Amino acid sequence: MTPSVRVRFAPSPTGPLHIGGVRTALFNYLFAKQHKGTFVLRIEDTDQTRYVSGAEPYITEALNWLDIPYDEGPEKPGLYGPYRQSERKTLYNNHITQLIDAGHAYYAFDSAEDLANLRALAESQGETFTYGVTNRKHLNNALAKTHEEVQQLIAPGLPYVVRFKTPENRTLTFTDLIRGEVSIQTSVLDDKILFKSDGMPTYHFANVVDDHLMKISHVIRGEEWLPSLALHLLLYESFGWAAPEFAHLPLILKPSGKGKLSKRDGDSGGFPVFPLAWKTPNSVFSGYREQGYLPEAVLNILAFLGWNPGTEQEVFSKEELVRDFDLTRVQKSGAKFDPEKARWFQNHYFQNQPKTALVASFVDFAQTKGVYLAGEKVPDIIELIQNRASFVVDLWTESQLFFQAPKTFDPQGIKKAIKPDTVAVLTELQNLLNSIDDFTVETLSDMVKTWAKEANHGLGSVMMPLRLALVGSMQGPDVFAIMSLLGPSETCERIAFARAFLS
RNA sequence: GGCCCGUUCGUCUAUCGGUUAGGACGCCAGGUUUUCAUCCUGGUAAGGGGAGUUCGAUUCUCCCACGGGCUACCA
Repeated sequence: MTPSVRVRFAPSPTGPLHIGGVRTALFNYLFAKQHKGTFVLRIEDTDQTRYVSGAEPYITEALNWLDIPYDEGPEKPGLYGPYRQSERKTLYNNHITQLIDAGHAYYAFDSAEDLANLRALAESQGETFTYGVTNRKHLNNALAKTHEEVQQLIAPGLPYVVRFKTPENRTLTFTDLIRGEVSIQTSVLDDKILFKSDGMPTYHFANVVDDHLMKISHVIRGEEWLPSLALHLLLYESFGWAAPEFAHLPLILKPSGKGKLSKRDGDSGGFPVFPLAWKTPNSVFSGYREQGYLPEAVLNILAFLGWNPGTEQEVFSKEELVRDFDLTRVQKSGAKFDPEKARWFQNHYFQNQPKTALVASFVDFAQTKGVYLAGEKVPDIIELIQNRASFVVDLWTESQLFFQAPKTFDPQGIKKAIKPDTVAVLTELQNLLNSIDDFTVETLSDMVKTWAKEANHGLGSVMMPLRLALVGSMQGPDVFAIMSLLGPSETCERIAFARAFLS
């Protein structure tokens, strides 16, 4: 029997999750569901100095909005809790003792200042200071002291850290599900700190202990962790544990310029970096949700950042993603985020919403503007402007012409549409409209076109001024549809205003 | 600096030794819409450089260049 698939998403609550993190969560989720496995959320809050309150609720809310539900986590206890590392201290204490007793880790007493000095000294000589196999016996640690000396330092409660004792001269070769074989020499590794002087484990230690204890079968995480995979593997080996499978995801890069997309990029690129808006005392970062993106669209955008099915299908529902996602088809190199393509996905999903959903979200949006709409015309308006919009806010903008008569006229439009005889034409046209009872698109179209032909007016000399009169600019949906929705009196009022304005 | 990973159109990517190197976004042109947008059709545009291996390399190997990551008592 093959062991069941258990994966985890392990963010650190140091601020809002950015879309790279969300993608990691998504890929973990897809992999888990595809294998009928379990998706675990674990909060890695071992760094007390960087802890940001509100970050954990942000993470769960973001996953909730995108419909990436986890099976076990802080708010969904399972068999392997607790799911916050800060609540698992005893576990780490027991395990670090085990490692020290077995000789795989050792106490070290160098202060942060000592280390800074050593680093500065090495740098001044053009070298890099590494706390490791070549010099550890000469530094301030248990390897350079007797058992009694060590006990004397620990007993009074002097601060110390615990470091990993990197094995010498070995070549580690491991297989990454995405990258294939990777190898590294242990001689270039340093003796990483496993336990900090504040009594908390570092990422490396807590991560390995928790992944083992939580029976994680596949570790799917960002590429930034690839360099420390050697350490993690050595840790598993030191404990005598079987290591899980690993897959390191390519990074998401800035759309332009260099480097990975970072939280600090904020809105500088003209697109959100975060799923949900995030407010700090000094600033506010926009989120996909607040910008009006549909969660389904964001999911699709994220899925295609570094993955593709190998077919020409690009639009994928969550169910299709669960079915077709394939870790081995994930790209090896980083992907620049493309805001244009993101908007294209959004437009696609927006256009494919049911009409009733569009109307409902439009009415809700109007309420946020203090406008309460109940008219039976709203569905007709939405119908008319739907394909001109990618976001609810576009619907709002495009619909304004129905709620407010133009007060001014676009100069470009005037230049293009207004001729010396325009006022006279509009007057005739208004007389014609006054005679029409049936204000439907068909009737209006027939009557106006017939009249223009008979009166020998070019259609352009009628339609363009009419559009300008009704809308105020040379944009918008079909003029006859606008008149029909506006109704006879509003239509004529607008024409009258334009005539007065022009003469 | 050291170590690790990567490198196909501007961008995301397909190709698992032999293809007119395909698709999508963007952009350009044409058509529909007497507007703008949508929509439809077409077009533009790519294997970083150099050595090998091979009858044949985008594909395999090596070197270089470039890009990215890591190099904290942060994750």
